[in-house]
Amino acid sequence: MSVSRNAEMLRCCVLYYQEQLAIQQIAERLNISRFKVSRYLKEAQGRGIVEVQIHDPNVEFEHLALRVEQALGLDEVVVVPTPFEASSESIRLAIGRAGSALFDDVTPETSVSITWGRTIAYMVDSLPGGKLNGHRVVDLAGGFGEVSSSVSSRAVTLRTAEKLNAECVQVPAPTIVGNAETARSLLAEDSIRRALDLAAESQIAVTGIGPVSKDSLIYLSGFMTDADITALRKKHGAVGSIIGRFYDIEGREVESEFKSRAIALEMDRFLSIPKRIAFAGGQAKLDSLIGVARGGLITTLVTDSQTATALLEAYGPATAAEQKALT
Amino acid sequence: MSVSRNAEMLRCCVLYYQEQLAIQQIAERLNISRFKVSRYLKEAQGRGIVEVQIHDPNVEFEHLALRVEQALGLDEVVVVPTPFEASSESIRLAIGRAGSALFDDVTPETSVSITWGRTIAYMVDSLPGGKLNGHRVVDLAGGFGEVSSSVSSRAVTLRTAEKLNAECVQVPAPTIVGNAETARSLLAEDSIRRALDLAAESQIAVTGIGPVSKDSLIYLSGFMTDADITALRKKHGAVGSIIGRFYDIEGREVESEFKSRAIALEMDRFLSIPKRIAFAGGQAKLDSLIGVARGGLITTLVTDSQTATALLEAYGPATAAEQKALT
DNA sequence: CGCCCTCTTGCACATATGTGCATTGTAAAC
DNA sequence: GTTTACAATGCACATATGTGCAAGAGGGCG
Repeated sequence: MSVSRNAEMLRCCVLYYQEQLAIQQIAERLNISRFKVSRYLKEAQGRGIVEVQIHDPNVEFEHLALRVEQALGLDEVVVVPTPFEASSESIRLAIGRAGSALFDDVTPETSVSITWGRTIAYMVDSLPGGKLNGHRVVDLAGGFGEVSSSVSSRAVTLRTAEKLNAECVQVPAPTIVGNAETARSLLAEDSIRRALDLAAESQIAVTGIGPVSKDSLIYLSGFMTDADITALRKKHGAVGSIIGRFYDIEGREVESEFKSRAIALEMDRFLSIPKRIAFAGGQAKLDSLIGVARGGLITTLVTDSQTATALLEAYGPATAAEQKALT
Repeated sequence: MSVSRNAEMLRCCVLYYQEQLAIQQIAERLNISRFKVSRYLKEAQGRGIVEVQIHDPNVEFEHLALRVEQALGLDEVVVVPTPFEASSESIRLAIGRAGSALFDDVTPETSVSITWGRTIAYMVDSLPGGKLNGHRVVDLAGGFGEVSSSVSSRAVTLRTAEKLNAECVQVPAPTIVGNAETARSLLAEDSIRRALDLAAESQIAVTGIGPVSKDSLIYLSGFMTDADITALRKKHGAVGSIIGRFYDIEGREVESEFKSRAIALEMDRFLSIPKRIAFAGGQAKLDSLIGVARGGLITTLVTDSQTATALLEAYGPATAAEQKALT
């Protein structure tokens, strides 16, 4: 009996998975009830007797994406292959290109908010022209002195609006101003307040993640000094910036002077935007990414495989233990 | 769009086959309709993107069995591993042992008809005692002078009846008698006629397949001479024997003198038994097996992997062509 | 031999999945 | 720019599959 039981199960597996027969047909063929077949198949799965292989070079990236989703608790993660020549620039390009897929569900009612950034600039470039239709594209924060015209706030927002065939609303101010006083008065400006209100009402936020280093656009555009960087890191524990605001490893906005000098959507209002997509990759941004994830600052992440792997290692242990507990 | 299409399909595959999510759950997670997921999965299957592997040392035998079923048009085929020391005797033993599984559906209403044979003797030995319950066990043909008492008709039928806890009905005559005259009078005997009538009414027939050679029990027990073998093969094209009757490569009973000298169930009545199981293996019986298959003489076959492979090669070409046509 | 326990089985029902068809979207051809 | 053909989509319905439960079969143990 126990001999034939295995054979029967095996036969069910072969007929089901390799001959593609329906469970009912298998039951008729083997003269057993369909319940039995169903239970055999379930048991075979549970015992790991059947294994499904997916033949596609990109499975590994989907796997990574899935694991990052679970580990960081994100709604959606897209992982692109890290380019062979893994320079910061090529990674930005690769990540940016993958972004267009995230715009599939943009409708003429959709309002998109956005910030400047090098990765974002690539993303906008790769958006198809004339296919998408959105309602409005609006800045999440002010701009900055021209580091490179193509990545400036003005250019990115404008070009996105063009590609989405949508209204363009900009925040006519720098991201960071000299002192809190100036910031207050600018934020009182109708044009700025209205723009930020519109940003707060958007359904999709698109942004990059900045490191707290000399490689950040905030530094490169002269909004902060070397001393600021040191202070932010050492004194405030800042690990990254998003929409011009700095946060620590737990994703809490740090209480530095920069908080009051920023012309950008307030963090709480930013967090009320239902879909917040970050485009970011590269080893330098690991801590920045862990922070946004821990703090729930974003819902969606587009990154590269190397970064994804590193993230899992840095963030994974807890999850690995959890998974063990589940088994 | 086409980029994201592949990614989406891939994601569906991973979620379905590796994360074991239901199609509906996948649909919700990816914000697409369940129909789309369903169709993606179907397409992936069709394109051969997913492949299922079954981890079990015996899959290959199930595969063989399946292919032999299709190639020879049998209802059910059981293939056992050819023993490492592939002597005729060890093959018979292996095949015989596998037979017990075929008796699962024997009920107290089941009447089983049976013939002698070395493989059958092993099969009977391996039947469990005290578990099965049948109604009647009856000879399909007469017996023979004692080649070996354990495989004699009398012993096999009797022991099977014991194991099945069933009534035992034998045909009190030799399988082959000296001339047609004797056969006619024996067949007119009440005891013999009644036994054969009961055999004709059985639901399951269990038999071996004999080659037309000096290795056949019919020869070994002295029912035929070397000259008979030659005549049967050359003149009549006989390739094997079943229930004491010879048939050619198309499975047609040959019109030799042996036909009128046999004390056995007539071929047409034999063919009316719904389930006809043959136990046979070994290279020597290849032609015999092809004959029974072509003629539809049996519905079920128990054999060993080496023989099964050889059968597919000998019988397969036509089927391979058919399969090509289907593709 | 009877009892109890466990594992298996089949059924009724709840759920999940597949499929033809009408509709919409899309891209090539004119 | 219009037309046409074709593929993609969603829906209603048919079908297939999963699951809790109660009945039954087997298998030790007293």
